[in-house]
Amino acid sequence: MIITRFAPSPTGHLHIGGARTALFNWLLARGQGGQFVLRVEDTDAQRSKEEHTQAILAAMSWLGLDWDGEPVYQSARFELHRQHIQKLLADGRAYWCHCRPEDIEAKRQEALKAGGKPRYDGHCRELGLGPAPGGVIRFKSPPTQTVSWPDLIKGPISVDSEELDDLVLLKSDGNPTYNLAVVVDDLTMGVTHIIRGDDHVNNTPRQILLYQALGANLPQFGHVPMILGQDKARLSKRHGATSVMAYKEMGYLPQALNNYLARLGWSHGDQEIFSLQEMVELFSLKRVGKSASVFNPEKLNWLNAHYIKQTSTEELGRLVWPYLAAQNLTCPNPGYLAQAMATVRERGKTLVELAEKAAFYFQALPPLNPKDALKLLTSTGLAYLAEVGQELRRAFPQTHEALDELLKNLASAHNVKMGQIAQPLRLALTGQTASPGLFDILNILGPERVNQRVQAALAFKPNQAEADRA
RNA sequence: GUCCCCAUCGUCUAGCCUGGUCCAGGACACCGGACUUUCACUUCGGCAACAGGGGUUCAAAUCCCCUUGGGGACGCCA
Repeated sequence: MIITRFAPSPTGHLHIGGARTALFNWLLARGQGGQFVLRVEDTDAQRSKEEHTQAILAAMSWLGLDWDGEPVYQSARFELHRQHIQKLLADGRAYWCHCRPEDIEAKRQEALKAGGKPRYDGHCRELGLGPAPGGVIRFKSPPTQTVSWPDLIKGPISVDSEELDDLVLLKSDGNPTYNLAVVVDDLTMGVTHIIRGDDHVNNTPRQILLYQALGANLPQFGHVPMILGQDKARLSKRHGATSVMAYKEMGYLPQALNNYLARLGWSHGDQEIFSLQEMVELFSLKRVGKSASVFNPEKLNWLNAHYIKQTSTEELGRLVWPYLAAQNLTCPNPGYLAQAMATVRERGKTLVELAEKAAFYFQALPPLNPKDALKLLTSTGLAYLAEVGQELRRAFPQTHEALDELLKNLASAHNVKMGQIAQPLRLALTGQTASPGLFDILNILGPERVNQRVQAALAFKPNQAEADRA
């Protein structure tokens, strides 16, 4: 059985790149009936925060990426890590190093200046030193050999061990380093497939050497390409929102984000739309591309719009309501909300947009857009509106055709286009010139609200407004 | 600087492994048309790419090499 893992460090929120890595691991495990485990890489006590862990778990849950068992905290396994370090020490595969950080840094700078790679020079390697305050334990890299592995995504990769220096395994504070902890944990947790970000490619040969020194079999490695911003630089805050929860707040659906993230790098022929279940069935690392990809919010919008259209009006109501409630709006009843959603569902790309477009249904009197009011509620516009209001009071249209006829009759009576009649009414009812279909609005608002809004708009004083503007 | 990786429309990608069916397909975005009382939706059509140069071959987007470009890594961070 395969075991995959997602191993975030709780030093921040779950970002887009991490979410995709998590998704790929999850898809791989679920697709093959394996396990997907979560490991919190909190070896850095300074930067790790429990609140970040909780935020990451919340984001995972929102995306629907469930993990098997309880999350494993790396910090709870330090003893295990130290045992493995002791073993390496005993086997002569590691040694104590007393070099001062400043000296090492100086040597790095020198090496860099000389055009070389800034790596540790192995000063303490053969000194046979013992424990000392401020000392660290380093891995004794084996002599020249080529380290290579068949990367599940990138294909064969090989590195000359000459390039690798003696990395620190135990820090001077007595805690293990990332590279040691990862290897020990993946090993002891039985992880079979390590799917992680591209930025770890350089760690892999070091870790392979550690596996070998520990006498362990190698897991499979796969490195997923980075996600870039529009300028092709690594995706970061300056490109806009990067955290998964920020997308939730902006009104994106988890299905949309999952679908988008999956298609960013992975493909299955020409198919664009995938449910999570479908992805589970179809996902394969072989179909993941090797090159980095640019994050494209437009396409995410398109997918989000697609999934919004797929969502029932009742469900949409539940999802959109928080945004409406935040504006202190009230809702007559759940049915009203669902009806409103039905009319805006195809007009917005995010839940936030839906809330904006549906707000007028819930406002006591939607504020008239000043520019549009000035343009439409002229003396003739108001005259038309008064007439429409009268007609509506006399016979409130029960069908789309009835409204159509009402508007048509008025238009031809005054020898104007339908828009001349319809737009002032639209403005009166919604405060805007762009809105759902008039009949739907009429039908949902009902005669009473419609009459209120028309009367309120009729009170608009074009001349006064002109004066105010001047 | 050194090492590793990558390279098809503006973007995500199919095709590349197993050369010919590709004057390169799909999607997003963009531009037109249709629909229409607004805005959308939908629909029809359009624009748009094999980074450059050498090979190999009857034939290369597909294989090889170089150049260029991009990304990543080089921590007692993860």
